[in-house]
Amino acid sequence: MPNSGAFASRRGERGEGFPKSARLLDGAGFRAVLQRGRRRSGPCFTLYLWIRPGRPCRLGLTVSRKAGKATERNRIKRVTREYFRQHQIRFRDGFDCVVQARPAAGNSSNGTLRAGLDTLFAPWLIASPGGGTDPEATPCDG
RNA sequence: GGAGUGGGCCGGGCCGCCGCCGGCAUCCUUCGGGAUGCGGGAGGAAAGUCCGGGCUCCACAGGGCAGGGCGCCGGGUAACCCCCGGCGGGGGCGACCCCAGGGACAGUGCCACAGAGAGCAGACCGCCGGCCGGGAGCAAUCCGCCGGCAAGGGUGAAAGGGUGCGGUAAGAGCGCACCGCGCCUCCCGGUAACGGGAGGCGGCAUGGUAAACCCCGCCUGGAGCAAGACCGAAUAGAGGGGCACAUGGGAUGGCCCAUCCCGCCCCCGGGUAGGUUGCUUGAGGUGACCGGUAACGGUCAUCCUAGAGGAAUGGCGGCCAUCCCGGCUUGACGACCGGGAAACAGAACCCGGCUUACAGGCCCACUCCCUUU
RNA sequence: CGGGGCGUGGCGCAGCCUGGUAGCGCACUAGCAUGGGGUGCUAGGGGUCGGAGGUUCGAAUCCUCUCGCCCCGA
Repeated sequence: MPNSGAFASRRGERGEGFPKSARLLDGAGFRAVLQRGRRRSGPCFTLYLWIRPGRPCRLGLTVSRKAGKATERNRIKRVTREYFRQHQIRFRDGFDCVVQARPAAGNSSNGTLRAGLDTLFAPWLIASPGGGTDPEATPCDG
């Protein structure tokens, strides 16, 4: 069952929303991902990802105080959420993931943060059809 | 025009697309929720958590001790280590600024080094007098010895009032005058702190340190919304009831004996994960008037202004405004074109303060200096 | 939300309570011993005591404010 199909029934055909069902909301969910998921690291983030076929993708965020003060931490979380929201339609299969910010994220620009997320999520992303950058692309449930 | 002092205020604006979190209305629903529309969504410090309260729970007859805090006077306030207005002291030409600012005749401790002497002080250099006698010398005088002195030098952060006159061998509050100081009495101004004045007493006794111990006066129960209240899985354990009842199963053992362990359903309390609540209308904001020097208070009118909870308030783009740089243009400013910059910082129960951080900008009052009239 | 601790030469620490001299180890520099190095011995340099105010004659030390770091508890 294609992931985008599950979303289309809930969020309409665009698939760009970010409701609570797309987030990890309790300690059990976080613990499961951190223990069972695969881990990839970049300079700004560490990504834990646990593939759960047929279920909607969910995101959890961990930004410790080492990443910066409250304003910095909020910025990191916003950039990450926005990235997830805009790219979830291109995700290969259902999964839960936890994005953990590293101290270097604190003094990185928004563009650097997005680039770091690109590298980490690359294995689970379907290339945009036609190589274009159109966010209105065809749903990927071929 | 320049330099400066005090106080107050702002913390970019508008639009489009895609998102997030509450509220209200309507509709749909598989009762988990969803759709549409309307409207709302960070700060002056939301920060640090340094004080003070509200609120909640726990403890508590009253009082005291210990510990901690505060400390000129008057006022403001729910309260304060806050604020306002005074007083005293210190700094600045000035506008103004700074001060934990009770008590050192209740007691104890400390004051390094230097210095003769550092606490009911003291003779190093000095100054003065004397000398039966001793040494040098014709002598003056010097050395020495005995005694007087706190004026001068010198030490120090600090050496037991200052100036002048008298006095004396030399000196000294030793005496006197003036100034200063302490205590007492009285008068005037002030609610008071305190200020001003008059008189008397004391020749001066009373160095500093209490952000050293301490004394005096006043204040002070503990925790914190993860407070507290309600609902409540799964799993384990305990209790009660019912069913199953032995001839059952498992472990130790070569086997018997022996020993040990094991069921299903329902109910109850405690209570974890999780959920609901506390949760935003409040010592509230704004405006006018009145009282007050002011902090602030009163009356009336008006407004509702974030409530998240693995934690929302965002992303992208455009235009305008501000500032800077370059080009171009002009007598100069401006206009135009291109590029860049825009801080500190994110609500977590809520208020009143304090403190700290901060790009750029605005307003008011006042002071000093220069120039012109 | 509440509590505790630490900032002193390049590094790790003492000194603070009870105020007057900032000391120890390693490291560094020079000399000697060795053919050279390790090592040993001798001598030497180097510290706004995190920052700003205050109390005091005098502050690393006492007081207030502040900055940074670390660790607990709910």
